[in-house]
Amino acid sequence: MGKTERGRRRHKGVGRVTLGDVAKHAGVAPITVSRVMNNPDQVSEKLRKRVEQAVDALGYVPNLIAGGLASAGTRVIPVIVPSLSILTYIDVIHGIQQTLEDTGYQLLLGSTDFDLDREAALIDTVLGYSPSGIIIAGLRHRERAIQRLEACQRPVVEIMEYGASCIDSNVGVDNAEVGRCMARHLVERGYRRIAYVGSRMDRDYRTIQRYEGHREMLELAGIDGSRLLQNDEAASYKTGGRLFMEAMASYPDLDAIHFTNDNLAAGAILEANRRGIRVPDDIAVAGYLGLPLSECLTPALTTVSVPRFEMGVQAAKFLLARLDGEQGEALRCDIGFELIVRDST
Amino acid sequence: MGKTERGRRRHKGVGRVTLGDVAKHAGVAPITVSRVMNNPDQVSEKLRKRVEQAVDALGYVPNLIAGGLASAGTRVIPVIVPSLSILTYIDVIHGIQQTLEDTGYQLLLGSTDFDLDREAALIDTVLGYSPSGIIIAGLRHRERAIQRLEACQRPVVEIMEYGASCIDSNVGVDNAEVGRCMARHLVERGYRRIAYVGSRMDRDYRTIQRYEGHREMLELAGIDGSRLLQNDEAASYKTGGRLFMEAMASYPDLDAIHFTNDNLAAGAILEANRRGIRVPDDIAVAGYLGLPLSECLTPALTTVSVPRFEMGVQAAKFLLARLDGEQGEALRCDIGFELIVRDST
DNA sequence: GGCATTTTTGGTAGCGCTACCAAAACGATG
DNA sequence: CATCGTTTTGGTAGCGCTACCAAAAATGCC
Repeated sequence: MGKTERGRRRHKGVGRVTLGDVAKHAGVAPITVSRVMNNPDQVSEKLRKRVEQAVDALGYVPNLIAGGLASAGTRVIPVIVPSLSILTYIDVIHGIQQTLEDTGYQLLLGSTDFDLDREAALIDTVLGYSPSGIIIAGLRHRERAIQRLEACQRPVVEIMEYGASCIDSNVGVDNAEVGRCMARHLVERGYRRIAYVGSRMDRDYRTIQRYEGHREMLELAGIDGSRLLQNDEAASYKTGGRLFMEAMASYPDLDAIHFTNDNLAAGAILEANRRGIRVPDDIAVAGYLGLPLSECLTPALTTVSVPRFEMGVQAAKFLLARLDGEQGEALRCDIGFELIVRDST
Repeated sequence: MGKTERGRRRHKGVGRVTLGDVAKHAGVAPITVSRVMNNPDQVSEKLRKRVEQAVDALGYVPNLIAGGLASAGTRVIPVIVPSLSILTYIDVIHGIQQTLEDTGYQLLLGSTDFDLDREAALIDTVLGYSPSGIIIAGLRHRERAIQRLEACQRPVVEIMEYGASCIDSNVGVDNAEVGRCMARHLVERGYRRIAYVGSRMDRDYRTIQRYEGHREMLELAGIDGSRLLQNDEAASYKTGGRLFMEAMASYPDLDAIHFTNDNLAAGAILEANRRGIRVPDDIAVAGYLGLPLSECLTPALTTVSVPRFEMGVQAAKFLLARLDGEQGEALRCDIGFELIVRDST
């Protein structure tokens, strides 16, 4: 065997095909290959063809890490949400993913468990990946996190919640308005003894915003808006069923329950089915989200539907617009919601 | 003002604090700072303290991209699944995320829509991020994809499906056995005219595996196992309801329906509730997955429960074991399943 | 105390790619 | 055909970090 070059290949150099290999094979400079990969129209047709052939022949796959280090971003979009066990966020992520999937951007997933300190730490970490942009749930963040996000000079889209001020762009719903809307509906339907049921309200301030809207509307109508039940568990069907029974025990005269999401509300209806409690005759039930299950229940659930998937799509579009060079003031979008009145109220 | 160094800072150098800045501030060599960040116990206490102070003082956040380029991996774990709208995968991802979250690894999300070519392309892309390892759904891949995964010399965990041969490690369930198990239960319960209902069976071969197990078991018992209904939509409650009615129309003498997942089965029960069809007296319904909803229905759904979250946890553990230097043959785990008999059969 | 051994620290080079500028090739114009 | 402007191509340096080796300091042992 021939004496192999000694001393070369010091690092790993695992034998992966590099841009330089392609360049050599095509008989051009590395930078030309780079151009073919990233800005094909800057290269003459002849050379482009030649390079593309070399790429195919060698099975070259660009090292995005090296590219990311040399240039600006890595075509990674971190998405930071409170939880991956809550369907809402999953739907939004799905919308983002679907919109980004053919643009060459990849989602980096992070969850904070509703903890703003954890969120700040996570932001630091993901900024270490030189992301092209970032999507993050909520408008409230630690001061440090906001500074870092502003300093990184990259598009930032804040989602879920629509509000007056944002770091860069914002897509979401007005939670207080959602609470008001459903409360108004219940009042108009003639219900007077209404409780609000939430979960994890200590941490999830968007639930609090909805509750406050609800309360405000009831008090405007001269009704006691302070009837509140909450617990600290995840919003499962089971929890919904239990909270339903607890609410009726706590306030025996109740004629309606406004749940902070459809999971709990559906759990309540399923529990009512099991126990033979009649909804809405014995007690009305309302939810929030517009989950697919809501319309399949008996009785079908009155709910406020939020276009979660579309919210993700819009967030991704804002991000792409910024990445596409769109400058100027904040891109903002109130994605809206729809009151869907069904048989449960 | 002093004349600023001309010619320096050619690239962006956005002013981010670098490892070199920290080194200067602490009066040590850059490599020492690197060690403090990555292998603290290789550095004396004195210097370590000094460096840590400098890190805090300057607010240094490591550039993982640069680190990834210089060394092996980027502490990114791509997770490639068929779909983000299917709860099963979400639960698994959640398990992975939870297990990895405090280890400094970040999830990179990719979905293939059950398309193996798309999967192969996605694998190429994510390998461009020099990931530390990779988690991917399924044991069947394009030849090219398998080659790339083997060539990348990184831990690969194949999930969802448990089988004889895998690239590196494997955590999953035996789908055919699941199909057999539920079919056996139905036969033992005395049902004889049984249909199987699936969706997207053209693409989701794991559903086919369950169906084949089901069919095999029925035919072993001398029962016609070929009664099959399928469609191409996503497995929603609505679809389940519709398929339920279609199945009863196609095979009017049916006494049981074996659905390929709980979404469809739940949709069937909800539809039955709406129409006053009695389950299981008029017709029995069985599912697969063990979704939380299954036990809240009336009647509660008989299902095969799969520890999805735990599957994710186990996959992440295998990955961490490999990353921790564990060598040797394939790490394999049949995560198992549990037949949960409830009122619907 | 002298020597070998271990631990701690630092210098140099390079991971694979792209920004920046300069050179070359090409076209158009009078 | 010379001049100018435009497009296409290439050379050089460097993104921020870590691998590798070597030097320095600390430790152990006879």
